[in-house]
Amino acid sequence: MKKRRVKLEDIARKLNISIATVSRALDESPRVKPSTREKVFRMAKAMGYMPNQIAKSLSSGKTNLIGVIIPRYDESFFIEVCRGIDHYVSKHNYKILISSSRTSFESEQENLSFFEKGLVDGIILCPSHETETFSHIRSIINKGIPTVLFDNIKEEVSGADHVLIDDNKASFSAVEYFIKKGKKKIVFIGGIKDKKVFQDRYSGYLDAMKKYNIPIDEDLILHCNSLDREEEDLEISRYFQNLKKRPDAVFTVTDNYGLMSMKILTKLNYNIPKDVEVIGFGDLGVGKVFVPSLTCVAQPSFEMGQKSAELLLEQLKDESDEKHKKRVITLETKIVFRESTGHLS
Amino acid sequence: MKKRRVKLEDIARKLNISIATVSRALDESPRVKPSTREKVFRMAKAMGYMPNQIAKSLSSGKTNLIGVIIPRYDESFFIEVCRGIDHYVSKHNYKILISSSRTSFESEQENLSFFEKGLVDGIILCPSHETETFSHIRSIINKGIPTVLFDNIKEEVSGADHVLIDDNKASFSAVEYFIKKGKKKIVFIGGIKDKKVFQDRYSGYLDAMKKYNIPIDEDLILHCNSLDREEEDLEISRYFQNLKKRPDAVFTVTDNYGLMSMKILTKLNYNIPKDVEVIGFGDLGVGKVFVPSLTCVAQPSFEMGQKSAELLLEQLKDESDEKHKKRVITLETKIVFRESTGHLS
DNA sequence: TTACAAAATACAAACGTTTGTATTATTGTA
DNA sequence: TACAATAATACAAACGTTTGTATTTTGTAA
Repeated sequence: MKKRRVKLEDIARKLNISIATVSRALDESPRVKPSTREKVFRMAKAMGYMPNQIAKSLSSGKTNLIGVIIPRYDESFFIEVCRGIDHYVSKHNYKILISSSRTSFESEQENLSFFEKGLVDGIILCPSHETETFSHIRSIINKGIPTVLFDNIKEEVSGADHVLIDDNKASFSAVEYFIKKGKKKIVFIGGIKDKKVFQDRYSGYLDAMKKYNIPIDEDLILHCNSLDREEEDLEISRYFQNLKKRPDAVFTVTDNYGLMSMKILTKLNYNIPKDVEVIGFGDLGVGKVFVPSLTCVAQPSFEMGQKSAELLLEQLKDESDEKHKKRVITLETKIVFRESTGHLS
Repeated sequence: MKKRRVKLEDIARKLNISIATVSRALDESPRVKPSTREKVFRMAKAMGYMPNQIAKSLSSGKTNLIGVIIPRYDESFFIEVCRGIDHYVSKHNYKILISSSRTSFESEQENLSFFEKGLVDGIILCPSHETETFSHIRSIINKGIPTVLFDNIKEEVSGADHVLIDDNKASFSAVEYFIKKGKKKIVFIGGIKDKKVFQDRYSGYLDAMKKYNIPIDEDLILHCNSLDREEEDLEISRYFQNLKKRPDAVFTVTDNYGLMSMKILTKLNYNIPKDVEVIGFGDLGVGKVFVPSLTCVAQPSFEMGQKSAELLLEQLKDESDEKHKKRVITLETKIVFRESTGHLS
């Protein structure tokens, strides 16, 4: 049974004063005298008054909600980013509304349209790998909705802030580490090709190999095409089982690929790190507990969320400024050394 | 620069018709004639009209948002539940607003108050382990806000639906499995004591031991008190290092504890599963890729979310019914056997 | 043509706030 | 005691919809 909510009018009537005064009293406006304010507060409490956020939002034009669109829930990276966002915005009285595009362009558009209906004050978005055109994003920016993009950005969108890492450089440094250690047969396990970050991590591998004049061996390269965890595992498993050559290093574009690779390699009687060293990418925490623990390129996911949130809130503040210069922030990555490269855990 | 949004009035003025007609036209109401409807649709499209969700909500009294409160983001179980909820409600045109109570009672109350402000049509909540009193929950139910509780419910709250598993029974079955296999020195790694689900998993262990007349050895019991992953690891690590007796089985109340235990045991030169078998709890997916893979009590997290959502949406539908009988749903668990108990992966 | 029902549309209140302006009440001062 | 000046409060419009009722337009039959 739906009880009728107590509203300002109810309090006003009980106290025989106007709605405006009640509203101002609860806002602690200096325009109402202390004694009245007290009465209002007491009555509001007694009647169990709760302001109606929807009405407030309609009146003020602010919802204090931030819309966040991520490609999927079941990837710790995105959850970490969300945590970062939440951590930052909650200090400023905002809440986040998380939507998953389920890595579908269509669904990404739908989510954006939904947010466009005025439910959120701003949007933080990670484009899905399917996203090739950015007009839907430009469209919401043109409507004046503050927007920040993070990770996997194929195309710079003017009017939006961008937060990312240098995937090419990060990948390069991992491969370079292997090369400098004398590794020659470095396996590269990549991901779906239309994901920008994976493209960059691949080019980082190629760049490093080229710089040190190591010929590219196609046999040592696998681009994992599965979106599903089970299939990924199978794909990697099959790859190593059929691999004729004995690699001395493996670099994978995600931690999960790295863990899976270690699992298979162990089964195939490789000793990690003696026979083969492994470096993953992401640093989700799982790599730490695995035996052997996984060395990886650590991506500052939480910070990525925080920074995105920070930029968005700045946009929100400076809404009046016509020409708010939009920024591209590149966060630093670092390699976290663990057992899979012969370091102590 | 904030552009003024196009509203019904703008379309109405352009076409020289009333706002009401525009509104009804866009709703495809039979009360406006087809030719007018066409005109309106065309004009709306041309002007880039987007309905204002806030105004709609104020007018209709529905926001089509479901508030979800979980204790923390960085636990796959909760994320899976959220996925389940999202999966179900999105089919019914609802969105979810996820908030974390950061395992704090106070923050749980705050989140609830926030939702109480009318932003959401209903609430799905997992009480934090700190939560000892349930008046804040009863309060929102009394206001007529549909509510569903899941997992970790210390006290039945009348007027809310409950979705949970039988933690005692699930735990009992795991321990019983060990006992029937002839295990005698079964280690129990529990969690913080004020978390209901951990209490039940502990009592399940005790019940099984009692039933088969195996004396309880306090040395074989550890209640992990840390909330932080790092500390947990240390605590478990220290425990096994100091353990004088050689256990032949380990049952842990989470998968992470199970993985950590396996890691330490391996370092201490135990062979898993020959010397010691391990069963975890949760089935987050990590256990599968670990070497050896972890047998565990599989908790139907996704289904838990789906079911919670289903119950909530039913409440939403039957809001008129004064006496909607509230339900307690207990979902089934099962043991997923993997390498840590000597099964094939 | 007129009359009348049916169809199409317009009007206006409502949702619960906020906020600028108008009004009334309370001071202090001469 | 009257009059500003100021404090306190009330009024009413606005936010952008929805929706019940009133009004106008259209079509049809006498």
